[in-house]
Amino acid sequence: MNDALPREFYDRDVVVVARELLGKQLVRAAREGIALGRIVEVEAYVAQGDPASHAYRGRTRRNAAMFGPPGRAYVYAIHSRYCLNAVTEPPDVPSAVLIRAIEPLAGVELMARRRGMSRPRDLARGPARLCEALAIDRGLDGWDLTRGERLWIAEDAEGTPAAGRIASATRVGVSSAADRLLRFYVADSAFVSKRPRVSAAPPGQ
DNA sequence: CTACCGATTGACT
DNA sequence: GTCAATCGGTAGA
Repeated sequence: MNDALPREFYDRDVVVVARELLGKQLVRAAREGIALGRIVEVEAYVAQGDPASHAYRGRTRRNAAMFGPPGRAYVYAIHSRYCLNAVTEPPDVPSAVLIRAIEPLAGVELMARRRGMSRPRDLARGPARLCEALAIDRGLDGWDLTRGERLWIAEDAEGTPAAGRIASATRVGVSSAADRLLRFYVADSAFVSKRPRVSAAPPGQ
């Protein structure tokens, strides 16, 4: 059950992988112990025609992992914090899934210590919070997530959420391609980082 | 080399 | 809701 997902899982269309990553376990094994949580929010960054992607302007030192094989981690820094992606699709097709939030399942005390706070809901709600809680930094950039060591993704006993529980929305913090619905999250999870603006939905929704 | 700017977060009105 | 800290990446002089 805690086996790492195989390379073939990641070697598919990035949107398909993004949706199927919901409900999976993100597992981090470090010297201090194991910490893991259920993925509840992701964003897809596509290889072609996506100006919001770090790979849009071609390969650089930072985004090199996105151009590598599927199933590797792409870890980048922003505002002095780190964010984790899972690389998808074949080499030289630079697509990736940003892991935006997890629901802590085990190693909660360890996560709390790393975060310097303990409210479970806020431990890993957000891409950089999640990395802090799991001690993920650029040292794990390019790490092979299929090895089942240090950092990997595994099936969870609850399985993939039913399609009706999965919502899509615009990606957070991107100014280009802002209209595309490439964020996916478990609609009824309290551990999702951001909700879409309230729309003019009729009462009772 | 300098200048600009985020795939963010936490503090504050 | 608004706002700025903060620093690595990137582009350009």
